[in-house]
Amino acid sequence: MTLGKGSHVYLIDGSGYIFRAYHALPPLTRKSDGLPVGAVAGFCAMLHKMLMGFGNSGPTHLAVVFDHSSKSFRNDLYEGYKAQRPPPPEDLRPQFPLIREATRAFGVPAVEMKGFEADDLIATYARQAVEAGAEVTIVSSDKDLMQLVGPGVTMLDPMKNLTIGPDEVRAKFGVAPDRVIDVQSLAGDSVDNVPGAPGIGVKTAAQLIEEYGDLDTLLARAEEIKQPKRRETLIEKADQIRLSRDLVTLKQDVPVEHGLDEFPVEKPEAEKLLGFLAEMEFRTLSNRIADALGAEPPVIEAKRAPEAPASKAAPAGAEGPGAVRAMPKLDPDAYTIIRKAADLAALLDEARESGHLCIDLETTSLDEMVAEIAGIALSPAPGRAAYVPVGHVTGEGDLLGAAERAPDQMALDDALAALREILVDEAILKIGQNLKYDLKVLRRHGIDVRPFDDTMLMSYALDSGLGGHGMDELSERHLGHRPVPIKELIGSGKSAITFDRVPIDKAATYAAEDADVTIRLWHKLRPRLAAERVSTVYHTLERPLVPVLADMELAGILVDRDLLSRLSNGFAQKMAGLEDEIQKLAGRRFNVGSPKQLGEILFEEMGLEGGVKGKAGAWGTGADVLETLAAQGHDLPARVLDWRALSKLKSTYTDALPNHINPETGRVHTSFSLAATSTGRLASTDPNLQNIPVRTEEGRQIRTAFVAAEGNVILSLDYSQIELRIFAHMAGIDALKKAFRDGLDIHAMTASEVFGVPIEGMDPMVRRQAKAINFGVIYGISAFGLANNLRIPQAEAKAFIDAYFERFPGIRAYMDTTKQTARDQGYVTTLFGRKIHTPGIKLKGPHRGFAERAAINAPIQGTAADVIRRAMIRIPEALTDHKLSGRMLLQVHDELLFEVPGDEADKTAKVVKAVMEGAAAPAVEISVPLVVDAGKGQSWAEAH
DNA sequence: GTTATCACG
DNA sequence: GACGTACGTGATAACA
Repeated sequence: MTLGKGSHVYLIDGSGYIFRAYHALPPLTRKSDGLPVGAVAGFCAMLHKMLMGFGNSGPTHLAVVFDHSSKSFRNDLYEGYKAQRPPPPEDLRPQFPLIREATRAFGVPAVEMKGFEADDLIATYARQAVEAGAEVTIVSSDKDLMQLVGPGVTMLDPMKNLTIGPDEVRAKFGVAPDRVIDVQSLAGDSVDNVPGAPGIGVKTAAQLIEEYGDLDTLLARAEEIKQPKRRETLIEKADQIRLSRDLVTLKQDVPVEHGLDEFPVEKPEAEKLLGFLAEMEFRTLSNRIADALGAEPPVIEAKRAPEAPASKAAPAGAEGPGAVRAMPKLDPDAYTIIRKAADLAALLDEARESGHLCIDLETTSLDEMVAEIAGIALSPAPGRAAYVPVGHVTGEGDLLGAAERAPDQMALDDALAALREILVDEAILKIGQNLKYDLKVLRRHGIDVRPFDDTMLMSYALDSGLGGHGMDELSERHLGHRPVPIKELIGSGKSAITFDRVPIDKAATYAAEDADVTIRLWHKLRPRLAAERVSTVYHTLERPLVPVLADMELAGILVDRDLLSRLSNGFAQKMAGLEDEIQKLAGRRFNVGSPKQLGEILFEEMGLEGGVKGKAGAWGTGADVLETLAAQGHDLPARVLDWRALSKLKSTYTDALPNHINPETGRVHTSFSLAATSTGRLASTDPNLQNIPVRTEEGRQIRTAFVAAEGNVILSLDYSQIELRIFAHMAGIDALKKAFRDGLDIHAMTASEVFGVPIEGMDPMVRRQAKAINFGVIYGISAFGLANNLRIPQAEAKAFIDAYFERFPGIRAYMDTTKQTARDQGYVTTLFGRKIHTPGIKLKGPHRGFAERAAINAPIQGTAADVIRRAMIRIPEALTDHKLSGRMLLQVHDELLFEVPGDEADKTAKVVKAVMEGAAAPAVEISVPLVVDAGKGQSWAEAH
């Protein structure tokens, strides 16, 4: 059929279809082999619906147009074009060729061309069709195609089934279709990274174009514009705007290989199409389409899925071929209790044979520093597990002590002696869940366990952000099995007993099950590491940190008990005075520590304005509320704030810390959790030594109680502005990067740029505001949040942010693409490849805002966490190499604390500083220097 | 056990 | 245009 008057050409934007299909459907996979096919299915359904939906006015010619690749001639014009765009999701990539195949199976030409985008081909064909006198319908909702709308050309939004004509284009861009290019050139596009004119959006652009007629006139007469800012932008950025025009203008003269004549509409060949659908194993769709074609639906066999691909990827040599086949069912009766050396030896032989052994210690305390071993659970293979009781007592009727050793157990020393050979054998992999705990306990018995794998850390590397990584949770998630809760054995709360008092048979079932579950988890998770590209993360950022942290925790930090006690007394006295004052002001006695009672006093009895009830119906009495009241001149809330500050210091620090001093070492041993945060940061518990006060003078006194032992000093080294530096690098903000390279005061420089004031003699308030914006930006800034932080009107905060984005182009694009990546992939990554999953990003409503800000923050916070992890892993060796005897004690996110002999302090600082500043290399080259500040003193307060 | 509050980066 | 927010943690006391 020749093209001419009366012809109607349909040009389908294939790429738009693909992404819509991908997002519209859940991630379906082909049953027989797990090939992702969700987008293929969606694409076929959409194409079928379109082809069936034509009435009498259907097309005479039809083609689906695709992007050839992500690169086009526009990349030669402008390096940054679409540079911020994340790669397509991993499960979508293999579907691209299948979708072209699907198109052809429908009897529809699939058109693409190297060096050009689908939009350019569509533009070219549309022009050819119009010139031949034909009608054109472009099936797409992409705004970039709207410039083509005009006489003979309309668009059709396939999802909403809406026709887009000149009126709809005007509604979108504020101008007629033939001026859309002008508007786009000015407004730019953050998604495609078209720069445009900074500070000018679609609204302003349309207004300007309406006023001046077209872009060239506007640029020529730019000096007539009244608004000074706008005028300057248009004059200064004229070249950038012209470049943007080249980028957004679709090419209408692509030298296409096939003419429209070659694309007549044809009925699909039933055999070919149904064959393809059968190959994809689309049962419902095959039936529906066969019905429409009047053909027999194809037979799709219900093929059984073969063995999970995971087993193929299982480490060769780690176990016999097929060892992972089907795991035996969990069966408590299959577990054994080992009471004799010979039985233990037999089990250990199995481990020698297989090359790995799962181990799990049962002890009398969660505190590794005091825990005694009650028994040892071992599992060489799924379904095979044993418990070796070594320290159980008979606790019956004799809870006050004088417990007798339970009969028929191996001696702890004998069991450890037999185990030691395996535990230190380089050829046998030890497997455990949260092995840092077991490693520490065994270290106290003189055993250095290696090598090892930790299922908790594997889960963390794979699934951070998707849930917890404790054993019970992992068992439910991956094995569909709920292990016996420890509570059922030892009880909870005050009446809880220690594990050594649990009857051996019950203990054995519980403990052996844990070992069995752990080794099953290992078999599940280990092959996923490589398949999901987190092996490096696990092997370089997670696992090697375990012994480093174990050493730090075992070292502990010296705390001056008497000093804390004196501070506590001082706080108590001041609090008593404040309490009297507060009661007098209130007119009656009440519990100042009760937010409920305080709320009633303030907002009911005293009748103060500005009270807000929370969801629970209680008056809010947070610091922000009290501060507002205090600023209005009310004394009572001001005193309560003072009281609360002291109460916090006393209860959480000066009173609680002494209880954590280990009686044997006289030091405080925190525990660092490796898998507690979603971002890769550590967390410190029992006690938390990452939140010791520093911001107020009274709080800092508590740091004077963290001291160095005789003859030593405390050394503190911290990264300066690490998150902002990483942000400048990741978002590619040249002005920020340069400021860091030049060693400028980054907040002052920001203030100077955003508010246009000189750095010399800057008002500290102005700098403070810029600092808040800089912090805000790494938290996923919002006008509301900034307004709250700075206590300024939201409109003002918004103006700050707008000015900031305008001054630092690239920030908004970075934020948008990060969000897009999170939506496409379901996770974001750090520079070192750590994945942080963002399941909340798909939610609707306010929840999504949360998830988006978290997604923006995660790569930044996570990369900083990776950097310091790398440093920590290298430091012990660096110290040894330089014959330094100092010890690393604490990590506080961007700070490391050491205790070193006084005469080694300066050299240690130099060595550690070098390691920290170079920690990103060689894996990643950060285009901004990392700077570390060092300090030393008798206490943490002096060193910091 | 949950909630409100507040300590840190 | 409205929604309702700054990111990540842990410990304590009050309260149900």
